Amino acid sequence: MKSNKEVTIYDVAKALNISPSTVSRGLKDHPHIRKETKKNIIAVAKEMGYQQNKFASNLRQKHTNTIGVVVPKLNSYFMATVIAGVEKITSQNGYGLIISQSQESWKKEISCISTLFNSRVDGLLVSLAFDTKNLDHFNILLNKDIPVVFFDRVADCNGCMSIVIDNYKAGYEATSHLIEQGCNRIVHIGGNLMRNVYSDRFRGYKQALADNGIEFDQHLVIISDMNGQAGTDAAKKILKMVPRPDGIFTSNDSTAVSAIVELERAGVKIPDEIAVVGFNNEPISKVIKPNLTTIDYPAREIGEISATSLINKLKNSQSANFSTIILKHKLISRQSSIRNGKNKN
Amino acid sequence: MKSNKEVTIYDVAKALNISPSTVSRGLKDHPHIRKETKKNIIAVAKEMGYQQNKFASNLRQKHTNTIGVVVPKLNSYFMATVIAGVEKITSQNGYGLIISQSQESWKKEISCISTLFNSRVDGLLVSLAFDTKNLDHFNILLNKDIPVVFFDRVADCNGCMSIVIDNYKAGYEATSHLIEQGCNRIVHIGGNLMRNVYSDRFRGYKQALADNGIEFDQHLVIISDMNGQAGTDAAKKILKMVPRPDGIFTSNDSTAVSAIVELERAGVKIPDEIAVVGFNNEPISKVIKPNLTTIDYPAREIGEISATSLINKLKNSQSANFSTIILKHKLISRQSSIRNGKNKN
DNA sequence: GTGAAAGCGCTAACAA
DNA sequence: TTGTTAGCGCTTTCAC
Repeated sequence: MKSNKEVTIYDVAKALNISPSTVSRGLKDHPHIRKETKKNIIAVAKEMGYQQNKFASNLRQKHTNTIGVVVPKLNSYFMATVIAGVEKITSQNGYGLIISQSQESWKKEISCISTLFNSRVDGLLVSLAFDTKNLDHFNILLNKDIPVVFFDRVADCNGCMSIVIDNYKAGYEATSHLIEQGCNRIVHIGGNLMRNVYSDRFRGYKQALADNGIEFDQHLVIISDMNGQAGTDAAKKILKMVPRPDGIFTSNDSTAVSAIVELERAGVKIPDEIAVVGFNNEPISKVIKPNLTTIDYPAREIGEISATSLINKLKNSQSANFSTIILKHKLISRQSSIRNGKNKN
Repeated sequence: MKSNKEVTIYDVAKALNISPSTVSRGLKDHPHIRKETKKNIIAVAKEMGYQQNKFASNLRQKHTNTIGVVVPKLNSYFMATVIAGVEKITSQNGYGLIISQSQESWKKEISCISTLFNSRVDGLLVSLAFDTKNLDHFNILLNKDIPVVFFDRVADCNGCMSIVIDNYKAGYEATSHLIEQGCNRIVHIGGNLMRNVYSDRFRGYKQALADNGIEFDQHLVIISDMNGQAGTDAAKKILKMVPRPDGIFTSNDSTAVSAIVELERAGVKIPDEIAVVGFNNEPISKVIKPNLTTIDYPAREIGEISATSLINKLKNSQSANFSTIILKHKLISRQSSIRNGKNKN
């Protein structure tokens, strides 16, 4: 029962003995149209199996109802959850989604942006790659007034919006928590300091040390690419440090987990000898023994709010021209950092 | 520096004093065109900032270079990894991706398919929802010769392709492994038996029991929706069973993990009292203590091969008209099932 | 090897 | 409230 012939508004118009433009209007709640004609049009269109041709419509209207998404990696729980939130909102609002991965590479990010631009996305949702050094590649978009919303890994950029948490405060809280538990040689494992998420957490870490009279020691800072292997490597470094550190604040859960695994393999007791705090509150944090203290990052909300903001901007380019939305995070204390005996306030 | 005026092939043509059709040809390696004219065209087009308008092109050519993806949920490691594989291949081949989630619901799946159909995707990649009861909603696609590739949760469907692993064999191996470890009251936790993945694994489980002279006991089969809570619930049921089971084969890692957590909370020793085998080899399986024995599922390959198959079909509708590709899986033995003392072969 | 011209299906300005 | 008409930018057939 193949029917390769497309039904167009002309066919519907002919069947009803009216004009194509009336059909077009009837199909989309145009104000100047009689209720009955509209009802007829919709009925007949449905009966004939009419399906609107978006290209023609797009070609006329110069927009695509499509939103582009560029993320560093798709296969992390955090990112997948963000995307799930985005997808929910966009699909509710009739937008399609084109998703692409920069694979943490600036170069690939540039090409993603360019591809999406060429696909004429109406707007863009972006979390920056690990090593992106400038934002020049966004100019093609901005020059054409295509709105860009950054989330998580954001950047200052004229006319863009950002959705984040207060990473500085989160870093401060995580570190303070370790200090409260009696730690005073706290290692920080972080990522590229050009990314706000890492630099802000690092700043929070330093400030918390300072506020508690602990001297900052650059040797205790390990900058890496924050994948699982990085946690293992960091643990190995830590094992060699003299005197041995007694706390770790790391910028994601997977490094925390792989560090714990490696440390325990070497016979280190967590949290008594080394207390550990991660970041993101991924499911894995509730599985590892001891359960991981971490910062709860509202991934789904980030996705939903980013998408909502972008769509608002698209629907009403005047509206909602904020620059940044900061969502709430929360320190989740679990066994990896709670020392019963020591210095507990 | 806003330039809202689009550069078209007409502008390029005018600048070069040639016709638009020649420009169109020059821009895409048309055979009948002089090398030099082509070079000129490309140079000038670039200089003028020409960007092809895909709608116009699509409108003419009747295809979109877009592939639709429908998955039950995005935020699982497995699915995110599949999508990562898909995205790699599609972007290499110049296809965009529209991703949508059925949220494990048949109803939502129907609406996803319809939305994607309306967006005129060239082809579709689908993993079925938990409770999808028939494939009627795919007819609109099939009637228009829009190819559909199923992966993971597949279904028999005329003219569709499927990418899977041998779930029957995997279930057989997992169960046999437990039997080798001395288990003979093995619980199976599975999902909706209308989904191939769950029914095949279940068949494998039963066959392995039969081949080892163990009587099948329906009471040891727990059918659930396979989320984390399901593992906890299953563990609670298991704790009440008399005599107590000594092995669990469950169809995913998250139920395995939550079951282990619950069992250990009740003081059950894993693997000595109850040995556990999961499915998927998610990262969490290497973190939980004891490490989880599981079936390695080549998620990224599934994604890559699904996408490649679809694109081949799209490029050459004659070619590669296989019905099923079966990828290799592998049993990964870890501590959650290895009993040193007992019956070890 | 290049050009002219028609038309993909839709929308919107304008006319009625 | 409805109809007429002129494109949106591209591809492609046909003619040269």
